[in-house]
Amino acid sequence: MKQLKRSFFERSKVTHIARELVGKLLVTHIDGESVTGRIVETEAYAATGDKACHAHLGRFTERTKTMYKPGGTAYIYLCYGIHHLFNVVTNVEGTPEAVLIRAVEPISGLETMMERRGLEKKARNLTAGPGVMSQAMGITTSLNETDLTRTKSVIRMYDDGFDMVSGIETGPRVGIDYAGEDALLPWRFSLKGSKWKSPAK
DNA sequence: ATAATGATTCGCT
DNA sequence: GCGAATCATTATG
Repeated sequence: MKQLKRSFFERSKVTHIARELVGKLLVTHIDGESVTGRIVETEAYAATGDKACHAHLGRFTERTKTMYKPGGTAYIYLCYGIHHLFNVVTNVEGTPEAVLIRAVEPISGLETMMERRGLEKKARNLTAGPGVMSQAMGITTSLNETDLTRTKSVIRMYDDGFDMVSGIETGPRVGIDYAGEDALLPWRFSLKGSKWKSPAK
């Protein structure tokens, strides 16, 4: 079980990183609770040639400045006034690219997840979807700019050698109709056959 | 200063 | 399937 290093995130192909993150482990240590999930769905957002990216064409604002940080930094922001969306910055400092984590499969800390989500049972909507996944893992915007590569970080990613025998599926990204033709790019990656993917089509 | 809008979810029909 | 909830961010649409 190896923690993902800076060199993994600082590579230039955000789509490759998004694909490789499927099957990796996401671990949080928040409020004294440890929670683990296996990533089953991601989306890539690229610096150039991608209208769906918050920082496309070099847009630099209070919110998007986090995407210009070095690869391995957490980019967390509030969407629709309610949902905390968790991304990992990729590429080197100054190049705003990121991977949105859309869904994970619960591995450990199930009781904590259900308590945070206010659910009685282990249901699909425990962690399937970018907003609910963040809630189950305890991720909020206060953790924006967390360095995921530090060994004692409250959010970390690990490679446990999981063999993706079932393969990776690709498809268009969700909820970005405003991006025109870029909304059609097959930059969404998910674990084929997983029951824990987000319900969005 | 202010109005529009969104990388969503949930409950109701 | 449809629409409300709800607010930080963004541009002044």
